[in-house]
Amino acid sequence: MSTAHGARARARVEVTAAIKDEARRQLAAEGAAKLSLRAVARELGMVSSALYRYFPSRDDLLTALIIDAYDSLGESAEAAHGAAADSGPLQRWIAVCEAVRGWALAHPHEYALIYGSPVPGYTAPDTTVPAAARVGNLLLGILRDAYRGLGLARPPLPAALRPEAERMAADLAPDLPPETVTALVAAWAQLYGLVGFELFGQFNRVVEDRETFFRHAAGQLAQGVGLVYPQRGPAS
Amino acid sequence: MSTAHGARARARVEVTAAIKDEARRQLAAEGAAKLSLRAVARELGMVSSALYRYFPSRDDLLTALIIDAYDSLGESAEAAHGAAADSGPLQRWIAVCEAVRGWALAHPHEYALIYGSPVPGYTAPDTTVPAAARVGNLLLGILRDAYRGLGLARPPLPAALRPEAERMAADLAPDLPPETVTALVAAWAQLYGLVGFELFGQFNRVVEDRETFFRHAAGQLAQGVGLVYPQRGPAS
DNA sequence: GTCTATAGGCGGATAGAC
DNA sequence: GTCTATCCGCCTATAGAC
Repeated sequence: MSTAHGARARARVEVTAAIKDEARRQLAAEGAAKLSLRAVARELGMVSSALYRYFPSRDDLLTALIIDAYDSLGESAEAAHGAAADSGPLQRWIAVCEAVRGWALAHPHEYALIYGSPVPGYTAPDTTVPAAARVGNLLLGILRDAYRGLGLARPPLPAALRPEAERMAADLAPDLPPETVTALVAAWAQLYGLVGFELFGQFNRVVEDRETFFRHAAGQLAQGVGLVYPQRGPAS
Repeated sequence: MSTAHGARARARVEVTAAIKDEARRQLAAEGAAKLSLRAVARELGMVSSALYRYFPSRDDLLTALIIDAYDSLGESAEAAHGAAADSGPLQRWIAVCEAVRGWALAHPHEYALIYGSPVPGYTAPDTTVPAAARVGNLLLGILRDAYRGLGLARPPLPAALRPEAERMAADLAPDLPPETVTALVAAWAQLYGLVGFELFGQFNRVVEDRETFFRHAAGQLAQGVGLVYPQRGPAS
């Protein structure tokens, strides 16, 4: 009985994976907005109604693809971070940034799915949040280590921003100074601006040696969050 | 004869505008990928084949919308810049950044059209390039003024980036130092990263007072291009 | 879980009359 | 420039047999 269940479960997992793989292929060809259960089924030699046993609707398939994409990106970034575990915070920061870029270049359509324009008529459920947070948490961890170690240069904080900065810090990382948390959120968005511009063609005719350019920009981002000239932080 | 032609031309312009307006409305509802000549015609009380007298294909309509969007954004940014013409470069830089954000918030779907994920199966023709360059040119102009006036702080340039930086400067602004041009390109991409994250929901549950946050981030970008602590540049 | 069949839509693009 | 008619394709989703 457990064997039969195991076999059935295995088959189900395999078919589910095949559906998602084919859906990812079609994402590349047609885009998320036109992702079609029917086309996936056709390509898999199934009939469309059969897919509804695996995904109750098109949107559920989309959600699965989004979570997979966030997780795949998160794993890449975590692996790169792990490989640089013995280096300093700046090196680890740059490693993570480059992992994000590398993953995006390798999976442009999945990148577009999670960081491009929202799919009209679709709103991601909250189940996507943990996967979506992985890269941000990684960057946060680097700053935390640096802060507890050598300390961080603190970007200046104008009075107008202080309340919001304190709110963000309380929400995201109560153990870090608000200056740092605010700078991180900005750097995080800016990182994806750089990646998106390269990926979506805005750098065509503008930046040629993109790898070198990006590496430098990632270093500038690190400077923005106080990683570049580490000094003993006043509060550490 | 010229009257008749004038009337016909006027009618043509009006119908063309009505088509684009309705198409923009549908952009908001369905997204660029699903923009459909048929649906536009239906809504306008026309028959689909009639639209082909105005736009030879769906892609041509899309191109027109893209150019309009770039121009609309460019005009907003130029107007904001003009209104701040008497202020210093930093104030003008921030005014332009805020105009970009403001336009994006007011026209989210057009923003997605030009800075979001590319529309699958569509590649923008070169005719979009001049309109697309307007904001970048504006920022370039601010830096040029600052450079010729008080000078610019020059962000440091590592040796590895120098060749590419010099190539970019030669292409985009031979009268500016490569350090500045490189920093501008990065800041330009980062600006759109900030705007995109706010617009596409990545700041949900993260940043609350987005206006204040953005203003501060725009100031940080200005610092990145050397606008914040202006000093007499060595080469000026 | 997979199939057939069906309902009830949607799309781009063209030909040819008026 | 607009119309009708047409070609040929596509989609989500469900019902009910096996």
